[in-house]
Amino acid sequence: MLVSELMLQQTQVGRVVPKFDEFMSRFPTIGDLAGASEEQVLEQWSGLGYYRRARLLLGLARSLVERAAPIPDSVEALQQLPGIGPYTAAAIASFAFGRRAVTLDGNVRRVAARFLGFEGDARGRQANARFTEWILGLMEEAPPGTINEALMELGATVCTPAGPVCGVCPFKEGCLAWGSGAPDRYPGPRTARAPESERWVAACVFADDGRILVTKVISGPILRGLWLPPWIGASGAGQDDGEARARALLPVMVKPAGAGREVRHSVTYRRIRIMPFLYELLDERAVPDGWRLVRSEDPGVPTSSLLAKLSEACKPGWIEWNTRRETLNE
DNA sequence: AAGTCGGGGCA
DNA sequence: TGCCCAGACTT
Repeated sequence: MLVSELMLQQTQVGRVVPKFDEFMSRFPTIGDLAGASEEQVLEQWSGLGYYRRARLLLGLARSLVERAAPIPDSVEALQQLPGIGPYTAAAIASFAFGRRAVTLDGNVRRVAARFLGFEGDARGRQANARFTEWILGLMEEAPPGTINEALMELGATVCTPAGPVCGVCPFKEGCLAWGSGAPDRYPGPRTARAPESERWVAACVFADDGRILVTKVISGPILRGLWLPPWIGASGAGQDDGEARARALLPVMVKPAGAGREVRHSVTYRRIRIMPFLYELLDERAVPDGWRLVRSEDPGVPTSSLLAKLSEACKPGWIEWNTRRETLNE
């Protein structure tokens, strides 16, 4: 439950399920997890995003094992653990231990905001107090875990963000949003940072057997600790300029082999467009420490979905297409 | 309270 | 393209 709830933070169930199964077979017990390296845990987490969660989960496992402590059964104690905030503490306390705790996640906030006709910030303090009060009342009628799960499921399947299916909703009577005739007007819009566009160039070096050259992301605000082809910002750079910038990232002699298809990758508010430049590796033995050749479909190192995107964008079909388009433009 | 972190699915 | 998702942590 610890693993699944950490994975489920801001991540939809359908994307968690396969990762969860793999993770649990790789680390069946909390002891296995505590004994693993950060690299090993991040490798299992690859593609899920919000990689801090993986590091926090590892720290959590280690601290429990070190103290020979059981997993706490109260909200307060759970929330002291790294990576466990108000939602996750309530989820584990109610699901695993039957405690009377309210899981205020995005789904439940939406359901509550609609039922109560709550105007204002559905993530603020007032909302917390009002929603919790209502849900604690519901828990007089059924076990806390049942109520929590029911509200989440209702939000995920019926009381959806857009186009809620009010016709089949068991809470329709008494729902102020339904009564208002415009249920999807609740909750009010969330404040979000405006998206910003970035352009990168990446250097994608391939060995004869199709393996791609990656290195660990050391600096920068995002994707730190993951293994990826080297990239650098190149806003405003032209094709030749971009290629020069990409090649300068490389630690080995290579043979330029054109450009791939542009890749789009989003990281929170950043909308990044990446031009991959292709290279052939001349001498595999020249790959220095800190760099590795990996198969993109089975890297064996911590990485992001960006690796597969870049690799895919460099496949021969795309290269030909890109070359043809450039020729036409000329 | 606001800013930050991945990534994909969906209208 | 904008919005959202079984949020937590830092400032």
